[in-house]
Amino acid sequence: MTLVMDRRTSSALNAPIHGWIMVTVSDVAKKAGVSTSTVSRVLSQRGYASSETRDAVSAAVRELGYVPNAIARGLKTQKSGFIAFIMPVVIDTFFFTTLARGVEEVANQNKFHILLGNNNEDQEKERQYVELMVANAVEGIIMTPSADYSRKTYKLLEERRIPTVLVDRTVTGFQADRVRSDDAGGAKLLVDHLIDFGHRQIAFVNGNRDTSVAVDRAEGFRRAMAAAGLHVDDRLMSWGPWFIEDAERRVDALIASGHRFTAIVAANLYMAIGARRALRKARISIPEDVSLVSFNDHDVAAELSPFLTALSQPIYSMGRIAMGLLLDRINGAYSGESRDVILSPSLVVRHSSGPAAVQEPRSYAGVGPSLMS
Amino acid sequence: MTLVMDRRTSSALNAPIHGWIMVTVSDVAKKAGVSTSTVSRVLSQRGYASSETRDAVSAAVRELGYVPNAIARGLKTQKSGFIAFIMPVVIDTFFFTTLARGVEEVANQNKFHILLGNNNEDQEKERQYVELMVANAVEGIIMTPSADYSRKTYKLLEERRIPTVLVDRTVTGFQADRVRSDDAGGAKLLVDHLIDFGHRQIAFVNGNRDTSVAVDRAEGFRRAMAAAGLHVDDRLMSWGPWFIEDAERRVDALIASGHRFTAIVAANLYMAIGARRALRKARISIPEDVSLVSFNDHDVAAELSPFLTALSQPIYSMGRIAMGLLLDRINGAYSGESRDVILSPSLVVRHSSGPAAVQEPRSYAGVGPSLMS
DNA sequence: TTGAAAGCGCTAACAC
DNA sequence: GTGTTAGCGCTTTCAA
Repeated sequence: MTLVMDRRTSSALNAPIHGWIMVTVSDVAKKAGVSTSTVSRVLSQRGYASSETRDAVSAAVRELGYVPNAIARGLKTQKSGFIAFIMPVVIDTFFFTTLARGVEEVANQNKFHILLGNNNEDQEKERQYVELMVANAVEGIIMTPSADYSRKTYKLLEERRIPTVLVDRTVTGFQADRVRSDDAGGAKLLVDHLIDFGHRQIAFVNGNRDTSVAVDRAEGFRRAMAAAGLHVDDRLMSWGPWFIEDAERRVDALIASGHRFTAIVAANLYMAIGARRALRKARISIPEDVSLVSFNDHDVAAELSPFLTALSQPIYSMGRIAMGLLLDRINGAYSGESRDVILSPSLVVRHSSGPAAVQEPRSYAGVGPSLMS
Repeated sequence: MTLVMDRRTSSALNAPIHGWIMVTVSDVAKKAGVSTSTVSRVLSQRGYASSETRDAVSAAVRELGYVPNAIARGLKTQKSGFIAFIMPVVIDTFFFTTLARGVEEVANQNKFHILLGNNNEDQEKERQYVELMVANAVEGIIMTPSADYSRKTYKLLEERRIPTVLVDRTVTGFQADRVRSDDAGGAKLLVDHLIDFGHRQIAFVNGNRDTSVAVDRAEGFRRAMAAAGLHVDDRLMSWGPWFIEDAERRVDALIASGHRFTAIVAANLYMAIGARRALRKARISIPEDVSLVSFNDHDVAAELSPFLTALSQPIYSMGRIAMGLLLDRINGAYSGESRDVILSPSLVVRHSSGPAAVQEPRSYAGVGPSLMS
């Protein structure tokens, strides 16, 4: 003989701290005078149910204020409805917000929910996050990897066969759909623009060497220079973190080094800010003394106060497309080999770039930040 | 007699589409030659376990590549580890990104995960979202409500006793912790700044009338004008959506109306952009003809190209504080009455504001957008 | 057209 | 120290 414990009883025992007593299918079933399976059938609009039963169940649901527990449902159906969106938030806030908007919108239209994560450009945190997302049974992941390695992270994803879409940055050797913009082509646009203005000594304040974007941009930079018959001076090219301070420090150093340059290409908005700070400290004016152009545009900022010549990427579309590719995988609409969607950026010329000084480019050696206020 | 079904068998039957076969505690237990509860005890670091057992379990976990299923755990423990962050994304992207960063950081440090949602300033969508989050068993919610009513949404939250923190905007009659900035005080800062410059006819392009922020700002605006002995011309005050286009349209109308004004206060960055567009179409220059100041600052934009005089809010802190208040509630550290944290904004004066024209303010009637290119 | 019963993966009494 | 067992809330055969 089995003692059928009143659910109410046990429920009261495990009641959450805050005192809310959960309403379950059983409660609805009892109230409507039917079985739990009937309730389930009515709620999911699947299977048979007479219109009377249907009404009775609906009434019970309304009266009891029943809200189905998606977690429990997920446990049974093995579908969580979650999609992870992992980004390296720090770089270009604007870029990732816009991306997130695109991702969220499409996800939402398809009844998926976004679990947000950010890896802070930190591989260890990234690995933890992916593991967490796997633990939370996400059905797919959209991410901008912190760097081009971190095998462990990707191994887990591959083993688990979790559909993954890489945005902006890629990872060599990891099979996954990717959405990015034409970084090499973008670099060429920026460099050609500067060359047209007569610039010959162009500095490139690039991002982290182990991100695919930075490598692609360097490649595009080199090719554009070569195409114009210009020599690439490696001392004018620097690699490093995508942050304001790091870029500032590197431009400080560049100025202090005395190497000649008449223009700077920054790898993102933050780095453009860093470059601008360094130039200002050294009393070098933009664009009279040095032109400054940047990857990534910021439409809001630009509209208020047009200044920076920048490369505009279709970020919102990137988000939407990424989510689209992922959904294809999740619902089995596509299962072929990895797709690589590359979108074209466009150049927006504003006031931070102009003709190179006609005379011999001035050398800034000795006009380092230490001399400034 | 009970037939104990091999878990493998059923597992293979319900295997997810993508072919990954789940590894469960039972598998680990079998491999380690212990019981599932022992595995559970080892994994959660709770309860007793000899170091040998511990090692055996760890080894099995590693070999099998076991990742605990947080969903199943949540079902049992009644704790999902999820916190919903619902925002009206459209307005001031920058504002919400920064907020999200603060929220996410603190959540993450406390082992909570963020479920992202945005209501698009739409009450119906908001209600759906809250219901969805309730269904997903979130342990708390941080949200910027779309408007000051939508009772149904808040009723659900109250019934379920789900700890909620309101950020930026509040809802009258809904008991919840809130974090916001001193909007009335902020309005006063902006208006006083303009009055100091000799402005007397100040227009206010305000946000939606049924958001608490807009109401508070209007109040602050009124008080500041009154304190300076100035008359508030209601025709210079407009209410409406927080978007670029709406603000632009309202400033178009203001210009066309012929009412005199020498300065505009915009309720957010987007609206400042709209105002700027309208002014430009009418060939009215900033700040020579009309000064333009705004709520909310955008540090990135501002640093690249300093232009807009704006009110800077400690957004990141707001996010961190909101999450902190929520955690107090969730873990029971605080259960008193609703707290209301109000942070002070500060004024950043840049180039979009200046002295009011000495002569009789010019009237712009007839210089509407239709006459412009 | 409906209900009984099993079980998703995990944890926590409680017994040993 | 460790194992047995019940059950979190839901869905889904399968039998009636």
